[in-house]
Amino acid sequence: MTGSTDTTKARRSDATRAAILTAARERFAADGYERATIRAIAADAHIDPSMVMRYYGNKEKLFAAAAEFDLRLPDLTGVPREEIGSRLTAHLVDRWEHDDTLMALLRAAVTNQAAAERMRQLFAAQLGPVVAALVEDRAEAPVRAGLVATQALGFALTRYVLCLPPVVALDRAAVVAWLGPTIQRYLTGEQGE
Amino acid sequence: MTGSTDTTKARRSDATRAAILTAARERFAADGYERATIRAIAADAHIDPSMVMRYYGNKEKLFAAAAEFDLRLPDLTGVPREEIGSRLTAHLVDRWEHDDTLMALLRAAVTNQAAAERMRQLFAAQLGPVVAALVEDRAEAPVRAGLVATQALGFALTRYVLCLPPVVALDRAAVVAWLGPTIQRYLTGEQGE
DNA sequence: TCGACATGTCAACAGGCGTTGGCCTACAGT
DNA sequence: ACTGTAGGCCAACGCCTGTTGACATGTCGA
Repeated sequence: MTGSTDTTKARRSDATRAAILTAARERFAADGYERATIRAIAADAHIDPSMVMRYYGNKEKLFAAAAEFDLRLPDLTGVPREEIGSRLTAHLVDRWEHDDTLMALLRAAVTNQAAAERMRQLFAAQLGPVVAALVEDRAEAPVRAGLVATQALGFALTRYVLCLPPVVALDRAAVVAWLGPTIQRYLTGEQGE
Repeated sequence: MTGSTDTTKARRSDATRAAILTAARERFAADGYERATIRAIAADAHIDPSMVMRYYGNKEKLFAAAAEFDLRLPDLTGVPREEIGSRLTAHLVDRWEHDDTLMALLRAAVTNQAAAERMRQLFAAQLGPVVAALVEDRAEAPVRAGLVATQALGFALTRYVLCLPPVVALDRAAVVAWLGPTIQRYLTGEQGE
């Protein structure tokens, strides 16, 4: 370290670190964990592969840094009860479309244990509490959150990864109109309709 | 070829071919396309890696052979209209639990283009017609089939691949009770509930 | 009995991977 | 102006991969 307590000062290497992280997210998102190579990431960031190692230690740690993610879920407790399904759906779609990170996480989680664990933590730590705040019976919260994950991730999988044509063709409004009620039921409805 | 028109005669190597295919399915299902190595598959089948090449040409063709899959969807046109959601859900869950092939296809499709294309064809060729037979407006069939895929694959992803604890914990009846109505709405319901 | 062909083993190849250590360069503190 | 150090490049390592070709064995028809 240069200073004693100065952790805020920008170092010259910060730009490189950021470039690596951006490139890493793109590659992990596009190729998955094993096919995204350190060499390719370094090339995208216009630096040497050894720099990646210097700044992030190894590939696993690089992924951990690149997969840091905040769903930024809104507080839904004040929203009219019948709207929370569509509101949550719309938010998730937006979040998915404008950030590579979730894609990287999803693609990697399918073949990488650490990434899968990260995904579990993400839903437990971020979606879980939001759902718990909406649900009457607290014991039901994890199941309901899990069901929401089921539909949300399934949509992302079929639209962005598998690219099933009819799912890709849906516009934002149609997505919310179709998926919103499903999410709504998982949050506030009952089994067997 | 040994005979001229004799394609039914069992060759000595058929057992080996089958062993390779079984091992390949298990490895692809457990590890995904790139992490499932020819060497590991050959070891599981108790043969030399070069045999895999001789019988299946290359890894890509081996996967194509291993990922041959029939959803065996039942004819739902005779089923009471309000039951088709749960019937289809139950069938899909059963199919998923008792055959590695779908798992191999899913895990591989996330990082492998050819596998993704196979998955698209599977849904277009097998789920598509079944949905088309149930739907009133034929033009809506692809979208509805896509939505079903969304929920079906999302469930498989979260339960078998990501292993989200609350989703793993659901028993068969709970799965059908929760997902059945969703599938039902995608098949026969309307947008926005 | 003999030879052709199917079945299977072994060793090696070329290339890509994550990762390492040494070397050069340029800037900051004194 | 000098020097320590951070930032960056290069070459190489050991390993694993898909794939290949030469060689051994066994089986069956002529």
